[in-house]
Amino acid sequence: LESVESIVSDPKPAPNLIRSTADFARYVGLSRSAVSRVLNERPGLRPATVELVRRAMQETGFTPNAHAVHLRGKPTGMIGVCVENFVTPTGVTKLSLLQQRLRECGYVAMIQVQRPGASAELVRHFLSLRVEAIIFIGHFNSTELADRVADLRRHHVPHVVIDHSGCDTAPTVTLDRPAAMELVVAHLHALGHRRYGLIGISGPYQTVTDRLDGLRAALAKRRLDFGASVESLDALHIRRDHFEYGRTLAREFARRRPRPTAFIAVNDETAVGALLEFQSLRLRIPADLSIVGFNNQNICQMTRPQLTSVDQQIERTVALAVQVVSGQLRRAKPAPARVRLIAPELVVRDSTGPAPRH
Amino acid sequence: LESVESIVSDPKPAPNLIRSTADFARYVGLSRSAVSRVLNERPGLRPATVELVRRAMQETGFTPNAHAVHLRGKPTGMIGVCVENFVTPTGVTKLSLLQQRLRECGYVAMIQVQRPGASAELVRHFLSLRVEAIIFIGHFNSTELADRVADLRRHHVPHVVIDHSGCDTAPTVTLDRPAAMELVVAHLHALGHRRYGLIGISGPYQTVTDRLDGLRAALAKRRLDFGASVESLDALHIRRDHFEYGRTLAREFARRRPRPTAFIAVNDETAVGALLEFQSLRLRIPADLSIVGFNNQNICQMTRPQLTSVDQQIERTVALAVQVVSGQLRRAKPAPARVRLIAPELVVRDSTGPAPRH
DNA sequence: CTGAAAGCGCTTACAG
DNA sequence: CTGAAAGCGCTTACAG
Repeated sequence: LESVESIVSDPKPAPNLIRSTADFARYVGLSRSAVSRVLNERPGLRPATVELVRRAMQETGFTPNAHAVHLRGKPTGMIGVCVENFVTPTGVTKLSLLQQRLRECGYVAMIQVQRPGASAELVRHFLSLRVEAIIFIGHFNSTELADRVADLRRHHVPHVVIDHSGCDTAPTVTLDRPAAMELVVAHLHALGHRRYGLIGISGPYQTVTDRLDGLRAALAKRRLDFGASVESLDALHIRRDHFEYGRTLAREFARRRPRPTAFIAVNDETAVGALLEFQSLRLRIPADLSIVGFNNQNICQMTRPQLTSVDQQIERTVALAVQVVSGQLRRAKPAPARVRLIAPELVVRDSTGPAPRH
Repeated sequence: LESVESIVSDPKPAPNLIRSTADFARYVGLSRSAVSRVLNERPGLRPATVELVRRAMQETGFTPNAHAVHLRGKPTGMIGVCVENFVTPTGVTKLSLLQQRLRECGYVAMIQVQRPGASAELVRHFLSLRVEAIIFIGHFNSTELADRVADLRRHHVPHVVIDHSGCDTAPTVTLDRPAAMELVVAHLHALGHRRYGLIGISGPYQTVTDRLDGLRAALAKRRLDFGASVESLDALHIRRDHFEYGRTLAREFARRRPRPTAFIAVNDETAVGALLEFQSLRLRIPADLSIVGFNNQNICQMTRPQLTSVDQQIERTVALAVQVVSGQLRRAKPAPARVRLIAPELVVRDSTGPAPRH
């Protein structure tokens, strides 16, 4: 009897050796067709059969090969997320929210952090995996990003850019940075400040350009000359540590005569660095000078006084970006290269106060 | 002539309609075999042919369908990274480094942030994509993680856990938290501190258990009784905002008589919150009390005094985890369920000083 | 329900 | 170099 058993063809495989629906079908004693119909929830099977297969799936942990399924034509449900300059609190919050929102829409976000300049390679990888859309998030070189957007447009792959990088050929969702500067200037101007120092708002980034444009407009609106009322001491555009950079600039600003009475920082880390350095130089905040941060991160509450800062409205940004992409997916046509602006909010705390008398 | 052209079968397709090597081969005027050989760098083709194909790849942006390639048998080169409790500065640093190191080894890290309890679903997704290994990073429920590890062991999929979560069936790389507590106690004890307050070191987490064990051992070594020398006021184990939680606990501790002279915090955010709250209650640091943080993040330098903190040695942790996984991949056998400990480092700054005289 | 067949896009070994 | 064939793991439509 034993030898008869051993020559039976196609024996029931061990649960851990199940590699395909064929193996699995043999394991449960059904045909591949029957198994496939359970997997894909097709009608016309007895409930008992469905139950049998379901239980065997549990037992064996068998998962149908996604590559075969997708090759057959099923959409991958994957959305590539292409990230640069990732390791910032706001960046992380955006990514986390993005993945959550996409999951709610039934998509799997495949996050890939790329090193600068490697976007072509990464997009090719995503395309070879036949992702259904690609989302760019972070700060990219604008011509490089434009090239990638052209690639995707050519292949009819939906895409959206979160955070404006100066690439105007892509559907984009970004904070309205000029509006942010208008909010900041409105607040500081109302407090009597007329001389503004910029802390770290420099460099070849679209976000910087947008802010400077906004600042210029906000000052013009109040009949202030940009050159006469704004001072920026930036020497280095690339900084390893925003916090230390803020301290360095504050040290320099502290020596200037006349010194600006209000400082506008590129982000909260830089603002906190500057604030602490000013304080250790015996300058009082906000009595001697005011400081405004950017991003409204947790650290705004960690200083004394707490930091006034601009909130990016990340939730709304991410929600809109997902809406733009899912719209393209539904309509199966690319979105126009439109920039959708998110209105910022100024969160006023204690680091800003009335300008000191001379 | 025109009508003759139009009835020619298999015309050269438009560049943007190339979906397969068949389309692409027609586009370049070669056979699928020839194209495939260029794609896979097989010998036996004229340099001119290779060049022709390469250029056409550039022109058209054609990417071979990864699903077909993998179905055929090519390893996916993908490593699934399963993340929980993602949005912390150290978590992000680890992820970023991890992706970088894996890329250097020729692997693509697919990061997926999961909501608690959803690991089964996520691991199934990774398995269906036939990832070559799975890395768990963050704080997981230990029985849930043990279930996942069992799944992977059954399927012979290499895996490693970064950060000990109390699952002792997996190869694990984790900070030596007891050693961290020994460092902290050694430092504080040498400064004369004998009464210790715990700030946020509580809750059903393995990391907490490890630290309390280490604390107990470090005190015993110095003939101090845990119950008599340690005070912990934690009411809430789940906190939305570590910073605010630190402030709350500091407010309570400030009222205690006798009050501990040294405080050990669960992380830097909590420590900074406590430090600022103590200061706003007119307690001097380190003259009246000392505080030690955990993680050695940037914010340790943002307070005055700067915060003494334990450094996790993230680079070494990640490098070792990658080494463990790539070893399994090379040897094609699972690693033993061994816990590899990374030695922490105490970074002494100004928030710790001699214990006050009574 | 089963079983045989076709086909998704690729690679490879083989004959020419 | 080409061309035909086989096969990876799946789904689906079809005949029984």
